[in-house]
Amino acid sequence: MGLQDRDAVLNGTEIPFAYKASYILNFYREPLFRVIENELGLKRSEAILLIFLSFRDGVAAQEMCDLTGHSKTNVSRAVNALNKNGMITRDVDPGDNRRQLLYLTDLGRRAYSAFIPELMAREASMLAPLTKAERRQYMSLLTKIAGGVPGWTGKSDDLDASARRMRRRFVD
Amino acid sequence: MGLQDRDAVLNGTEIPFAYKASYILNFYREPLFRVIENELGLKRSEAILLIFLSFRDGVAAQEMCDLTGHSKTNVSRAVNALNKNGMITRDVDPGDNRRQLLYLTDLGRRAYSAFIPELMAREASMLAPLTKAERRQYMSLLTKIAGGVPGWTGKSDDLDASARRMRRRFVD
DNA sequence: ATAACTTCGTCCCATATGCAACTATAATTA
DNA sequence: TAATTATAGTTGCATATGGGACGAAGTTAT
Repeated sequence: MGLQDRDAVLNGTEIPFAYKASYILNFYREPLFRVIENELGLKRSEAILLIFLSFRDGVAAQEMCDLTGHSKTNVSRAVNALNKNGMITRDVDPGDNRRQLLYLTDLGRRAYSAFIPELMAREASMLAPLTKAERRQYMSLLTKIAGGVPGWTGKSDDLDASARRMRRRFVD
Repeated sequence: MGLQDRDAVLNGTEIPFAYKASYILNFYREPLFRVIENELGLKRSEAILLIFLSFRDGVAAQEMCDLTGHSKTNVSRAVNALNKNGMITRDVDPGDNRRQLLYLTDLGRRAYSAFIPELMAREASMLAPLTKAERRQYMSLLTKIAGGVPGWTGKSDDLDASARRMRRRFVD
């Protein structure tokens, strides 16, 4: 597939922003997550948990769910796996015995330090077509959009309404 | 989790662009894809194939793989599922009997028309914090980055090198 | 205080997905 | 032409993931 074909495809959808962003992110993340899994034995959700704890030590699993949108099932499994192989520890929250606060161990930090430079390098490649000023712009736009996320996501009423409209359109 | 917490988390990583973009996209896509699956019985990869064909009728499965980064296994299964339930048809490419050209049926178009407005509405919500000028900027930046994708992705040599570095850092 | 309700995390089950091996066709080379 | 190599797509298998039910702990209302 030639470059102009590729461009035509990326611009053809009715959801061009989302489509293009997905396209970029797919190629950024997926191949490297597979390498991380092969080399370090870390599943995608486990690597993400390590990234999260690297700058936010001592959170509970719940926060991971809120912030990543992953299911608590999946987060729970990641926590257990990382705990078992010694990359994190967990202590019951003294203020709430249901919660378990999670902490990176030295081994966990070493695993993180092993893969993060590759993700950083890939991010740099991703941004290579942009000038310094454009990168600042891009970050500023991402920040604005991310700031709006809590307002439009996760409201199950809205999703229910979407579901109804979808069903109605299809059966008509 | 408060808004300022959320902001602190999003800005804490060593891969802030990728992390923020992932965050946004996660909350954009995942919930709606689940609704699409529940209401229309379409898996994520099937919905994506419908989107793709909506503006690119008559391609072969291979093109889907190139452009979405999905495995051919997954694409093959999506093709078979959609063919079985009558949302696409496929004809052997007269110029190459290995290839099968894929076409939306009326039913497929109806399914697409049922869910795409919801994705569009969600994209609009996502972009709501941006002014018109900022949206143009954003699209222009995405286009530049997407233009660079073929250069930094999929080179298995690069991934092999990543793997070696990762392993070395970890065992040392 | 007790009952009803909510929240945190785990487990079971069904299903989605990737990898590797395979078949069939096509392209390349001798 | 025959032999080798490459490509399109399928299938078996192992595993990753989400939904829902559950137990335990916490909260709220009466």
